Amino acid sequence: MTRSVLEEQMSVESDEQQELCSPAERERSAEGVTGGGGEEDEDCLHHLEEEEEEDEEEEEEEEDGESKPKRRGPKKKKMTKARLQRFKVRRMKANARERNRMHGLNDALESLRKVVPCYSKTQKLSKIETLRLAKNYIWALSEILRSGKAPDLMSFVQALCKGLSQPTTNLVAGCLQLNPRTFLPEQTPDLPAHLPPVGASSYPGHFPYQSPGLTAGLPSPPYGTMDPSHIFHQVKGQPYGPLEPFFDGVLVSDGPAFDPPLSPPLSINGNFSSSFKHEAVAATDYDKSFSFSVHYGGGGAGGHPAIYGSGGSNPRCGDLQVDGLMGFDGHSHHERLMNAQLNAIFHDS
DNA sequence: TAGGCCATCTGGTCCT
DNA sequence: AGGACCAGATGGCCTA
Repeated sequence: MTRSVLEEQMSVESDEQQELCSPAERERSAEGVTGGGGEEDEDCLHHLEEEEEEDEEEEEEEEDGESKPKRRGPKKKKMTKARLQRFKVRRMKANARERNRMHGLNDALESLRKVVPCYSKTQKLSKIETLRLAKNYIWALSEILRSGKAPDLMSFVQALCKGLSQPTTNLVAGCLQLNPRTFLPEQTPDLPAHLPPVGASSYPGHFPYQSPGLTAGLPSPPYGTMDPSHIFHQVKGQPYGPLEPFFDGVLVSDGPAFDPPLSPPLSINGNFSSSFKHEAVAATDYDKSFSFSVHYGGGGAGGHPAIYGSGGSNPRCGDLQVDGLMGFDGHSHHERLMNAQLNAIFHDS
C-alpha cells in the first residue's frame, strides 16, 4: 500500500527530473547513463523498510540482548508508517532539488565554457579544467589591462595553460594555433612582441618562456606544470633552457602574483591564424636547433597525432585536431566586441 | 583494466 | 520545518 503510493510519487519525480534536466543530460538519462537514480531510491526505500522492521522488533531484541549490540545514544524515535512516508517524500524532494541545483551549476559551467578561450562542442573541457582555464584567462586579461602591454604570444599561451592538463593544454594550443616559428628569436629579431592583426598568418614574437615551476620550485604535476616539455619539446642542446616569467616585462614585483598551482589562459580568438607546421617537413637549420610539439594525451611517438610545429612551410593547421573548436570570435557579439578590444590593445602596444 | 569524469543520492550543517 | 549548500559515497561511461 505504502509502496504503491511511493512508487507513484517516484514516477512523478521521475517526470520532474526529465523537465529539470538540460538537453544533454536528458539525452544521457535516456541512454541510462545517469547514476543511481530511481534505482537507488528504491534501495533506499528498501533500506528504510528494513529499518522500520528493526524498530518494530527492537523491544524483542532488547530482551534477547544477544543477536545485536545495544544501540547507544538517544533512543531512536519509532519510525511509524506515517513518519516513514514523510521521510521518504522529504528525501525525494530533497533529491529533486539537489538534482536541479546541480543542473543549474552545470548550466553555469557550460556558459563559462563558452566564454572561455577554447570552446569546443566536440571536446568539452572538464569542469575542473574549465575553472582553471577561466581563472587563467581572467588573470591574463587583468594583466593586459593593468599593464596596458601586450604579452608575447608564448607567454600568453603559457599563462593560459598554466596548471592545465596536457590534453587541455593541447586544446588551447590548438585553438590558438601557435606558430612555432614565433619562438625563434634569431629569426624574428625585429618583430614586435605583440599579437598579429586579425587574419595575420603568424604571430611574430620572441621566446621568453620559462617555467615558473622549474625556476621557482613551484608545485606543478600533474597540474600546474609549466615545464616546457608540457607544451613543446626542445631539442637537446638548444639554448633556451632558462625560463622567464609569464608576460615578460608585464609582471612586476608589486603586481598580482600568479597562483602557482593554477593555470592562466587567454584565448585571443582565432587571431592566431598562424601556421602549424608538420614535423615531417624537411628540417631547416632552425629545425635542427629547435623543435616544437605539443603532445595530446600521451601523443608523440605512436600516440595521437600531436600538435606539431617545427618550422615547416605548411601554413595550415596540419594534423592539429581542432574539430569543433571555436575561436573567440566564434561566439556572441559581446565576445566579438571583447575580442576587438583585445586586438586593439595588442595593436596599440 | 585502471583512472578520470560525471550524475546522483545522502546526511550534515546553516539559515530563514 | 524546510530549503540551500556541501562533501562523501556510489556506480556508470569512456578512454588509454
